[in-house]
Amino acid sequence: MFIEIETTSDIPIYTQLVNQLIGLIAAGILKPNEPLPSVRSLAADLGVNMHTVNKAYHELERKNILKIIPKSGAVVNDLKIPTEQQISTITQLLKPIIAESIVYGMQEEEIVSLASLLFSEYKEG
Amino acid sequence: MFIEIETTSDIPIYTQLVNQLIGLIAAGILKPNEPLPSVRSLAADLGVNMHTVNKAYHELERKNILKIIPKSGAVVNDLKIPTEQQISTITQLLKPIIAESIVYGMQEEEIVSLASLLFSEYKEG
Amino acid sequence: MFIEIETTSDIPIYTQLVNQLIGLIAAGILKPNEPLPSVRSLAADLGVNMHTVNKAYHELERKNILKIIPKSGAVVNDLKIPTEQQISTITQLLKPIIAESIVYGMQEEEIVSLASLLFSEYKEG
Amino acid sequence: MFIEIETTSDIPIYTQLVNQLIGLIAAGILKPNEPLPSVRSLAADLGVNMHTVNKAYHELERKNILKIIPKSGAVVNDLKIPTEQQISTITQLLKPIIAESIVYGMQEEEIVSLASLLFSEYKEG
DNA sequence: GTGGTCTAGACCACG
DNA sequence: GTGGTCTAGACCACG
Repeated sequence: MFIEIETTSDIPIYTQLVNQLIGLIAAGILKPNEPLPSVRSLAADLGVNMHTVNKAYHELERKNILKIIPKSGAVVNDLKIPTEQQISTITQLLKPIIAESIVYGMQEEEIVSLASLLFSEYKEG
Repeated sequence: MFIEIETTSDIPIYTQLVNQLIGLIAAGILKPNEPLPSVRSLAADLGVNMHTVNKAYHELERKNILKIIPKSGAVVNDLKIPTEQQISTITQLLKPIIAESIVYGMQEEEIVSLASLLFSEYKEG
Repeated sequence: MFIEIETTSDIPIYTQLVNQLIGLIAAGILKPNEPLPSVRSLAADLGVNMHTVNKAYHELERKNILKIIPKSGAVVNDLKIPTEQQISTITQLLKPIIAESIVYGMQEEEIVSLASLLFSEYKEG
Repeated sequence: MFIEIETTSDIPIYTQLVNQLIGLIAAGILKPNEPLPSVRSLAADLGVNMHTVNKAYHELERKNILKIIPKSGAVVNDLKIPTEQQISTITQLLKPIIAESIVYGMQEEEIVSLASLLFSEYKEG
């Protein structure tokens, strides 16, 4: 698992974990139906508390990205078509960043290229 | 000032303020070189703590979006070309959202259109 | 036996088994004095651990719904009139659900109709 | 707050708390828009850990029964009309209990009266 | 062996 | 002062 936690960051560890796990799934390194490491083993690997990993897993379950199977583990869900709610979530997250890019003087072309580039980077490797 | 604060939201008030001020600047409602309302008056308007508005202004200064002139007030900076650092900031903010959209099954076309749409809404609306 | 176990559910398998067996008895599919399948065969059928089926059977015996005859098997009891204790059990189970329905804004008419509907579905279908 | 926790029960403390708080709301003792005690004060009152109360509050928020306002407290939501999902939740909870009552030999009339009685007890005090 | 629950205690961000 | 986050450590239910 290529996960790196910055304990000095002011982003909560469980949020860092959520983001990095999403990144690994987006990059295809963690595949649908593939089991994630147990909360205990991942916590030991990363040197963080079991509860912190557990919170990240539950956050990902809430986002419908994985399914926690009690006493067994967690597996990545196979999502094919985004739901209305998921598109709305992405829109709400995107809004303030687009605004910020405009304020910085970026052009539509630039922000669109950037989004496109990042998309390809995940998809292709 | 068309700012609405949701005191019950779990997004900190100062973050809401930062985002809404960025939105107003992106939409051209607050223009470069235009002075912002004083910390005191904006706080009174919104019914929030003075320190909260102050924190938002300093956050915007840190982002180089406005300039705080002690004893005088704050003015919107005139940003024409994004700096390396600002592009890097936007990239870092965009990354986890693009990843999340991929995990939800969104296509490149969809995410690019969404970014483009949001960009236009600010610029034209 | 029309029993379906969801191994990914967060309801324990033995609880699912208890509920489904109660459902089959309520629907008249399993009849009084009729022997249940052996722990071993049911476990094999469902692909679950023998101990899990055993635990479910003992839970049903504790509820006085079936009788386990050691070395022989389990048979459905013929219950005609509910005991005080059974009515008390049902009351205790019902209480928090009625409370939750009230909190959700349901009317007495609605909850009573729902109970009545579910009753008929078991009895007639 | 008339809440009693049984530490010896095998029902998790946070579940007991959830049920009792729902009961207090159903009975109108806790009213819509009324603030609940802080997690710390309620935990101290009941002699349980802060995190346990916190978990109960979050569970009630998930059920849309209250709203947690970070740094401020929690307030009871004002629910007027049950959503589809809430009716479905109640139905799923009711099902196995209705089945169990049938197995015990209860008649439709009895179970309906019981539901009606419990409803009235909450509503009228 | 796994996740679930709970405790005790700590520091922090927000306002 | 509040909830949010995190840790360290414990016992338990399930299977």
